[in-house]
Amino acid sequence: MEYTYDDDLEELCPVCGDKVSGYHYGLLTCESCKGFFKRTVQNNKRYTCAENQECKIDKTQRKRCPFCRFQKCLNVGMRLEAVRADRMRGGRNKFGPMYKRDRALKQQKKALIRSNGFKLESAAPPPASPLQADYGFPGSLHSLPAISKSLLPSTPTSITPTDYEANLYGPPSLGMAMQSHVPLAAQYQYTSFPGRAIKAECPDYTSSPESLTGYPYPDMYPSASPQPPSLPPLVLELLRCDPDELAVQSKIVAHLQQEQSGRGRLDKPSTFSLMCRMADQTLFSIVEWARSCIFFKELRVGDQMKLLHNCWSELLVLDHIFRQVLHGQEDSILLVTGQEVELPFILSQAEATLSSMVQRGQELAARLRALQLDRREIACLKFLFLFNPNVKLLEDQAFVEGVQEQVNGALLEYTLSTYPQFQEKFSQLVVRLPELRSLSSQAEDYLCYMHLSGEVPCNNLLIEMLHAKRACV
DNA sequence: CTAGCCTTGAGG
DNA sequence: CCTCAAGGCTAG
Repeated sequence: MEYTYDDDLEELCPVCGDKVSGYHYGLLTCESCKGFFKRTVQNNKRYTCAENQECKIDKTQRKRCPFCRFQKCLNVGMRLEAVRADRMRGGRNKFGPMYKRDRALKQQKKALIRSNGFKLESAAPPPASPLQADYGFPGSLHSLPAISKSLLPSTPTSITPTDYEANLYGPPSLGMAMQSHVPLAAQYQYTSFPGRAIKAECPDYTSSPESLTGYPYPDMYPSASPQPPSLPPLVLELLRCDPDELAVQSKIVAHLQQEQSGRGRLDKPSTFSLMCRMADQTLFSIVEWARSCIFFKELRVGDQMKLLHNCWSELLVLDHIFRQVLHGQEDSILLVTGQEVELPFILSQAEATLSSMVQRGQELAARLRALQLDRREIACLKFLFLFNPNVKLLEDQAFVEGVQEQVNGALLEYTLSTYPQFQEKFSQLVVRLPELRSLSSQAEDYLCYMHLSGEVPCNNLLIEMLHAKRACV
């Protein structure tokens, strides 16, 4: 008579396997990992791994590599937003109801197991943590007021951007951005918790793909391999280039807030112009991303600019679409600022062309979501757009073609090995790309049109890109 | 730094 | 009231 601990799995901390002491920062964890996570986030700790960033974390070794421990915390779904920026004690937070639901779910499952006498072979049941699957993306976002009420309400996440010098450096320009002796990352620093600066280059937070919805491998925790071992290294490398979403988000929010405060309260920009500013800042972060990317940074500046001029709108649309894919809500849109806007509201505000583009975007996002697009694939797609072999007059055409080819291969290999039950994933993914291209070119046309009618705020990177590509004015 | 134990306090 | 997750404290 072997003990079948009915709830044994649930009693173990998903990070280290120690005994669970309750819900902490989004899921059931042990006391020590709770403390560790809190210290790390509160004090904005940055760790480095002495090995390959794949240290096993268990009860006895958890102290050995804080980097991998924190990584695992994020991987299993511990939530940065649950650490309070204001350090307020006691009370409840917005996760309360989810904890409750999670408990109910576990009870149900247990009851089911008891009545069946056996564990149903888990075909469909919730992965590692039902909580994760449930709210997919920061829950805090849902409670945000629609953008119409107050433009740019306070930062949704616990991060409170403070000093922010970017605006002191004149209007942006791709040329400046590309050639500047001051690296962009240095210009655009922000502080997360008072007194600590984060470098944008260091994407250790949230860069893990499993932390969001749609990851089909539950990755059952007890010291199994946290990552499927045989991933194409290139895919991991590309993923590593991805910036920290929260960093980008708070940077953009801070920028927009400052821009707004510089204009006085009464001078409310139109929603459209706000969107342009948002897109402009997003574009900035995209350029920054590209500049620090593997392969891209090897290129001469001239080639870099040609590639970016070619694909900026695609990358912008991609960025938007991916956010919606991960956001997982069909009837609302998640902005780069973390704000959530109801779709009906947008459709009622925007005129026909814009509305139809928004809808096209939603449809495309839905299709990609149905494919269970994951973060690694997203990272690859960005490169496929960036390294477009059709761009002419490059100094190093062969290199660009080579990268395109390599990334393509890596993506194919990745989808085949990670989703063996879904052999067509790669091709299904690829057939969606023309739609994306077409959407981005429609967006460009629209922007150009709006610009000609004087609706787009001037002096921004967005317009500069527009000009560079088509000399439309 | 770590991790066990303590104090808080909104929501039920 | 009680609960229980958040933050705080402090030996080791």
